[in-house]
Amino acid sequence: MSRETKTSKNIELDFYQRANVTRVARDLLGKILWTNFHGKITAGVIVETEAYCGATDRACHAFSNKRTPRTATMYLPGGHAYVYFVYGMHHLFNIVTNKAEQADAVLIRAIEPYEGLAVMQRRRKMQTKGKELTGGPARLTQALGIEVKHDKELLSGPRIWLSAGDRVTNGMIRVSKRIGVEYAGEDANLPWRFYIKGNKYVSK
DNA sequence: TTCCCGATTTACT
DNA sequence: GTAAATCGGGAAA
Repeated sequence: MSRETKTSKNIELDFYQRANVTRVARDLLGKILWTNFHGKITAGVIVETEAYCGATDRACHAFSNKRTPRTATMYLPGGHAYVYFVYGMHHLFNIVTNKAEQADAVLIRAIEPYEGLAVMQRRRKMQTKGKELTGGPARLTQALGIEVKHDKELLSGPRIWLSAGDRVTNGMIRVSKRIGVEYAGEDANLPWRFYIKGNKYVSK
């Protein structure tokens, strides 16, 4: 695949609007996530994701179709950003999936730096190229400059978008239960976390 | 209006 | 390995 194809071709919204959120979470591995804020371009290859399924998933903010000002974003059509603030200091970036009114989303948990390393290091206030830079949901969000003010943005650019990246085969993928959702009872054990085997940026 | 706690990270002991 | 940091969302009162 050419660099042109990897970097310039936006992923179509119907990719996100498929009904199976775990399928989208798996297919997001290897895609390149880009931001362009104030002319500063940064990007990373997605290497870890988690699926959240609003209707039936106790770990999801929109479990049982709960509607609040915050969760309203998840009811938008697939392809919107869902960004929320947690632990009093962290912004987490998710991609809304499925059709409107189906409150599913994929949490992006880790990226491998692809472009704009110096900008990401400045935002993170560290010089490392290691996993501390972008390995972790709050870390990559900060490195890319994404904040709650970007909640509800459509992921077709010009500020946030995704492109194809390299193909990821099933043999490169591992699956596990999700991180940090012990409050969800049995749903905490669902195998809805996907990551690229052996990648050093994977959060755990 | 009060109160609990979180889809985490970082700094310590 | 453990605990502090830090504050808004949302349920309960």
